[in-house]
Amino acid sequence: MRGEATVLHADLDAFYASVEQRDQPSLRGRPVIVGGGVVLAASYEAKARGVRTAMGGRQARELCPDAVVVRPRMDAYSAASKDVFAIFRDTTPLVEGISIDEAFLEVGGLRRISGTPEQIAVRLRERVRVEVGLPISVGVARTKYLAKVASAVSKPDGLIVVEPEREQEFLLPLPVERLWGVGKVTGAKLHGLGIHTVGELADLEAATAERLLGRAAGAHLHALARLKDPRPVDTTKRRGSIGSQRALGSRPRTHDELDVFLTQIVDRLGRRLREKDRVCRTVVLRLRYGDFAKATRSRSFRIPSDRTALLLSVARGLLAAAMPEIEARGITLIGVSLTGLGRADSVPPELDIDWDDGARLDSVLDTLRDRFGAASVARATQLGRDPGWSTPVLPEHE
DNA sequence: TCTGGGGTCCTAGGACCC
DNA sequence: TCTGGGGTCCTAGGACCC
Repeated sequence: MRGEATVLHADLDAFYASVEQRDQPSLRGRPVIVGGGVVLAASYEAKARGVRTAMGGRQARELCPDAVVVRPRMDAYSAASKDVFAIFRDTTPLVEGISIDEAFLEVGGLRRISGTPEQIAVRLRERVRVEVGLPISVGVARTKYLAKVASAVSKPDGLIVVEPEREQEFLLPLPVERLWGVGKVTGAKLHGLGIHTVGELADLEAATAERLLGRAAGAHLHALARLKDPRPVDTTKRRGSIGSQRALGSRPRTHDELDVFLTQIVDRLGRRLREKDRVCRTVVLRLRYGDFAKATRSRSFRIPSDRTALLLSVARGLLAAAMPEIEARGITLIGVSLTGLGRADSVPPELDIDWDDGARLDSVLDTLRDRFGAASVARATQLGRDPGWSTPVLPEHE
């Protein structure tokens, strides 16, 4: 049951800012902020002055007037990420990527070839520093979650190994905010009950935690606090959704303006989908109104697709339906997420309809009826309760 | 604090089916 | 006429993470 500490959590430090300092030596040792309107990343020199990720740019500059503010270079970050992940995979085949700058690595079973987990972690950090030029922190523990907490506690540029017999001693005194999944809202709820440390959460009954925080979140967080985390390193995870969005400022926007943004966003997403050989089942329109309240509008189809024309047509239908609300409340952000992603080769080729320019859904449906029969098409598309489907499949102005 | 852009997972109600 | 229980899918919203 106890097992050994063989899970590594490797997490690049202040990733975007570190890449900037690496590529521009004059920035080294100085406070660096990546992103203007909002802080995307802050170097440790900036963090020391109170600058935090997601903070408004103005506030950040007030806290740290001598900070160098640089525009994000996403290409450079994703290239650096690829280099680091290549070292991860060279370390062990069992890598689970979490985001652009962090991953879990299972290194049990490598003892004979590569040494103890601690030795492997030391070498991994050294390689990332020398070969990619970036600082990276690593936590080593028996479970993923503990390894993640350990790497966070070790930052910056640190290494912590939590041996199984020291787990409680390590975890229980930490603030509940260290739990992966405790943010502002959950933290405030727990504080309201006088719970400030992981140990105090662990002392609750599981049922109490579930009542307070919801069934899934309560059970999950309570289990983590009691050091239960059975999830193995999972190398098979794939993205479940992709999205793109655009902040708009506060001035009023016409339907035509919004349509241009929507077209650009969906075009980009369709391209990404096809590059990755994926298809999607649901189009989600994301809106943020003038008062910054958020809303989503979505529509699903039975047959997954990667066709920009179809995705755009659906997105346009959603936007049209939302226009009255947008006109009444103003709009400050528009975005689209494509969810329910699957593999493109999971769609039978005979269902992969080629949508001609100017085709209307009616005519495409006629084609489908010819091929599959009216009854099955009516069933598949649930036309009877879906009058919204009469929108054009392709934009007129293309 | 006048607020980015990319994601994950969960909840909850209603439609629909058996 | 009164009304079940279980399951899936769709839609909308929300918390959280990097």
